[in-house]
Amino acid sequence: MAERVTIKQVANKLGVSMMTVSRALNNRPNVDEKTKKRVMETAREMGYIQNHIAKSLVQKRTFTVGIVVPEITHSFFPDAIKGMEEVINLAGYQIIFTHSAEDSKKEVAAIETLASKRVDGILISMAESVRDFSIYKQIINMKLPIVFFDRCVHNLGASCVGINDDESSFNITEYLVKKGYSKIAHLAGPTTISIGRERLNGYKRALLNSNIEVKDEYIKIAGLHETGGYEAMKELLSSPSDQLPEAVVCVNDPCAFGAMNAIKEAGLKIPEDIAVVGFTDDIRANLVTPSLTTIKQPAYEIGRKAAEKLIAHIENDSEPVEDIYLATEIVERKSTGI
Amino acid sequence: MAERVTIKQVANKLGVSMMTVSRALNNRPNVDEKTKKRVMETAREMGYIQNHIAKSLVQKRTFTVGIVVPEITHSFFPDAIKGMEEVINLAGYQIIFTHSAEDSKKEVAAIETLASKRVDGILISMAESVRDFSIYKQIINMKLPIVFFDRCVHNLGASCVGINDDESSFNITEYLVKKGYSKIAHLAGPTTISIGRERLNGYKRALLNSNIEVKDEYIKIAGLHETGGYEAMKELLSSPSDQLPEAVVCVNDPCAFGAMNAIKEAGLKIPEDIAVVGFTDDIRANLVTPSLTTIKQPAYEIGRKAAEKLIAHIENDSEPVEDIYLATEIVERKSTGI
DNA sequence: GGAAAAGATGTTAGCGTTAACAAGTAGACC
DNA sequence: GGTCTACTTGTTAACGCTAACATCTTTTCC
Repeated sequence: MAERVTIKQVANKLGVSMMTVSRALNNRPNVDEKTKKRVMETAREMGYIQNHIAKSLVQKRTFTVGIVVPEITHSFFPDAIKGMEEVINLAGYQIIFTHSAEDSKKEVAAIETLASKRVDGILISMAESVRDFSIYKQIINMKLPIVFFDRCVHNLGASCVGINDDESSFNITEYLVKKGYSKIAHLAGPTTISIGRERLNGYKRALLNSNIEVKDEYIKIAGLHETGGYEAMKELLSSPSDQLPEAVVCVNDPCAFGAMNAIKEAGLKIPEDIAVVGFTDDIRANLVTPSLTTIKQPAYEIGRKAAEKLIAHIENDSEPVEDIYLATEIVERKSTGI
Repeated sequence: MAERVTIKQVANKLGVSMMTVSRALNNRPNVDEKTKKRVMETAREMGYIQNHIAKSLVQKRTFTVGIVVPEITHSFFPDAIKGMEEVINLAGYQIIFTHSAEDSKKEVAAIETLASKRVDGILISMAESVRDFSIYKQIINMKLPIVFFDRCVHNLGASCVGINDDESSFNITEYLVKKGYSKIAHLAGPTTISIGRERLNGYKRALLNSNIEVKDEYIKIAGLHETGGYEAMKELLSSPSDQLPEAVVCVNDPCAFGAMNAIKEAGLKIPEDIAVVGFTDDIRANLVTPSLTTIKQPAYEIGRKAAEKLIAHIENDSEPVEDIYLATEIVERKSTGI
């Protein structure tokens, strides 16, 4: 990297002190207007660019926040990041982006690097494989604010922004019940992450609420991806034909796409033989055949809200820790036979 | 932010100098193994986390690279970013992520912030609206390496990684010609960015190459989004029926989706009345009806390659500036009537 | 056994900036 | 004219770390 112009050089050229230059460039009060103008001009002419690193060192603020996502290509995350970026940028901060690839080790490494880069706060959606929350506790103990989004950990002293998974899952299951289905299966997510547990719970509550027995044979752990959904559905389809489910609640849309493929491969029709619902409203949900009834998750708004909460925590020590749930809605399409 | 443990504190606790601690923590030679161990342990016990900001200040290296993308939700970019992240992370660097939202002012601001945060290099895919390259020149002049990806600017002294837009566009147009189409229209991108100009050029070359006249009425500027494609296609469809095109080459897949909607709305059939091809191989291309024949752009590989080139530039002053083109392929689907 | 080499540790200074205090300058007012 | 106030500018030190050099200790080898 070539030599960069420093405040000192600008000050020397103008025959003033570094402090005067610093004050002028940062638009502080108590600097003569004429001096300010002269400094600004000279700095521009000389190609001066502020050294944020040095500034961060003395101010102990970097105006940078870290983001940790488990999977960037899953459409929820780009949307959420877009929302975050807008809020964070407007507040005058930058984003250090890290990716855990659903790997808890990589997640820990990412968080440690963010801490060493002295970010002012961190937005995390935890990796599937995380079992140990001690890194979160450690970070929170250092008073480095964390806001979880989408995938939450409670009772750790960090805010979380997401949807009410339990309730949303309850709603879409109930929607199926009201449509007249009673043999309803669930392709569940990993029970290690909150969305897996809570969506399963909502599904169970909805059945019990309508006096439908919850059968273990109807619940298969499928994971969050298409292949998992495909495999789990194939397993369900191997049941004796009088015990086949009439409808399936999938933990998310990719899982539902996999399940739909398995159903079609078995020569069954959606929704005539088996109805399917997803969760996310993936960009593809409207395009698959038949189009998928699902829960619309407001990714962009979750991103915005999480970022707003984080900035609030950063700028105000007494900002209360809280869980924020955004509303979801059922998007009716053809996989449940409109 | 709470007080953080410093090297000085660790040194005092152990009764050694700061240098010894620094050397031990950075795993430098010429430190006694026992001392190293003691330091490591004490540091961990005390909860020491390296201050990368201070380190960056003295070393004049941040081990951070900036990424500037115009649109995070467009599926090409998440894929590209994923590739970049893997390479960058493995090389021991972090990413500062910025988003220009296709706005040249935001792009300039982002680049300036990245420079002031003293990133070691920048990966840019320029915004549509950029007319003025002086910020790029300024950055390159400071010896801060830039690698453009997907959307290139040539002759500026920066490497670029992308596909050969001209050739790919030539290929898919020729593919239509070989299928027997001769009335072939083009919904073009903005001519201000390289992909717009070069894809248009490839389209023209392919027609000329087969002795088909290039008609201005068959070329409409549609932009890069669905709505632009829709509007431009509607305009084309308003031609007298004997002058309607039989096939349309769209600048990208979203544009093609818009065009397909316009065609369907007009009561025409794809591909029987009008064939459509796109460019990108968006995640939706296989799911729309009919599925879209398109050019597969290796987003992930472009991301990896661009990141590799940037790291090479950062770590080796004499790394040659070059344009790198990755191969594309035509994905045949039903919109051209297999 | 002693000189040279190698290894371990320490000291000083500086990276570019700003906080905190100090000092100088001009205008206001009696 | 002198004192007070308000504004402008300057000085010093520090942020946490490491490069470069200096010093001390141990090992090696004739």
